[in-house]
Amino acid sequence: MERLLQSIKIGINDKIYLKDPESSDLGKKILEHSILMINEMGFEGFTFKKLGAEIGSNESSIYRYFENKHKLLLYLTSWYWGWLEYQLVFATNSIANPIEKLQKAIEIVTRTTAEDSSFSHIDEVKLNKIVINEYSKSYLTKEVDHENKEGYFEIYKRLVTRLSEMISDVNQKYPYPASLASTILEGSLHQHFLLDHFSSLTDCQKHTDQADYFKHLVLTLLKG
Amino acid sequence: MERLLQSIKIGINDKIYLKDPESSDLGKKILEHSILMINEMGFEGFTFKKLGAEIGSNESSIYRYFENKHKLLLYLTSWYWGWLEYQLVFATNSIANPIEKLQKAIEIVTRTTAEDSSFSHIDEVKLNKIVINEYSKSYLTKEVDHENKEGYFEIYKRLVTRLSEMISDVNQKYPYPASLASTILEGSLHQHFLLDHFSSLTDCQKHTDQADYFKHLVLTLLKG
DNA sequence: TAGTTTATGATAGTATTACTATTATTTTTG
DNA sequence: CAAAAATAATAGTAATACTATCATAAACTA
Repeated sequence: MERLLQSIKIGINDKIYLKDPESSDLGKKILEHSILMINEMGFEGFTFKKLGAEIGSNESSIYRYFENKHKLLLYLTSWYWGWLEYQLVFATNSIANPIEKLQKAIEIVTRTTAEDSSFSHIDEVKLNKIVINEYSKSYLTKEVDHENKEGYFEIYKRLVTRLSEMISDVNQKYPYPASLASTILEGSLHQHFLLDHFSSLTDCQKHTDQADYFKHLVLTLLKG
Repeated sequence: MERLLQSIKIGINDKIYLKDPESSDLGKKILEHSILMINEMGFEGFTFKKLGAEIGSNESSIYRYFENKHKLLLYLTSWYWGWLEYQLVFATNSIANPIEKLQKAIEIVTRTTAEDSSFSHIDEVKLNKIVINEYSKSYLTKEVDHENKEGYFEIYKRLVTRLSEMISDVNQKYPYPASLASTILEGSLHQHFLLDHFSSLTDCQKHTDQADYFKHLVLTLLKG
């Protein structure tokens, strides 16, 4: 897996950035340290000025890569969804049985991210936490329709569609495959958040219980 | 219903505000116009200065009611959940059959809000839109654990608990009543958002289809 | 190798935000 | 009518989210 991923670049809509951060050392530093810092201080507390100070670089240099921190968040979350999509496709591709395939898919998209050193400058574990805590903020804006037209959410939408198709492959007659797919993806992020901060609102005692909750939910629904 | 609600005040944790906005004309104006303005310009674009200008009052006067706009958002969303809880209890109280009761509950919590003139200065329809677009931002913060301890999310948690109990009343053996309840509440907000901005990710063609999606989901799950 | 893009850094400046503090004026109430 | 309470007016601060300009260093090119 590692070798394979090393030669792969996650394709992100080039309107999200001004200059490709994967194309230079400074760009990679921006990605690496923004992930660490957003994790530590939250997206609201994070600024380009602080990031500049952290990486010994200038605020104005960072602005040459990203128009603003919102675009950077779009970049990071798109990267995450692209990475997850890759994991999903890789792990389910060889499974012929639709039920097994869907089960595997649910395991992949609901699990918390474990160590993965394939991309040296990107900490996927921390990026996963950013997605849990900040992803909603990337689309809960007044600009969402415009940004959606520009294609900034394409990767996420593709992931929902993939999951939706796997659902339909198990039961053609189930009338809400897309809603269910989006409920799983978004619901999983939410359940992870609840476990960390509102544990009385979830029955999952640990993050790994989630897959069971969603697998039980989906399989019961599609069986009936 | 109107008469009844007119004599009722939604009890909100008094640490959320500095001075009770329901206790004065200015306070009510703050609530009324903040709802209109947050709806129009989004929470990020909204400021106390703009609100002051709009209601012909001074920024500093608004700060005497709320420490900051985050607290105001907590107030508004708490009010909404309290209001919804009231609707829920009122509408399901007399239903003896647990399945019918749960169905009614799902209808209440997943529907979009219609006109309700009981509280003259609060536009529940617009407040419902604010909850859909901004609620996540009230808890996706670095202060969430502290604010949770202070009880700022009590009403929402109580609502999840109520729904969770109704689920258990239908099927004692279902192992994830709390997770399912939170999935319904949060999932419903998300589905409303999707219908407005990412319609390809949901199968609901109109907001009223939602109740069917969630009722089908829950009843199938609890039957099995 | 000199010349020229290109990338990055340094500095300065702006409008706005999110407040706090102080004082003045109105309004309410006893 | 006086005192207290509420609101308004004004000023000020540190930080944010940028933009613009100019300087310098590194890289590629004729």
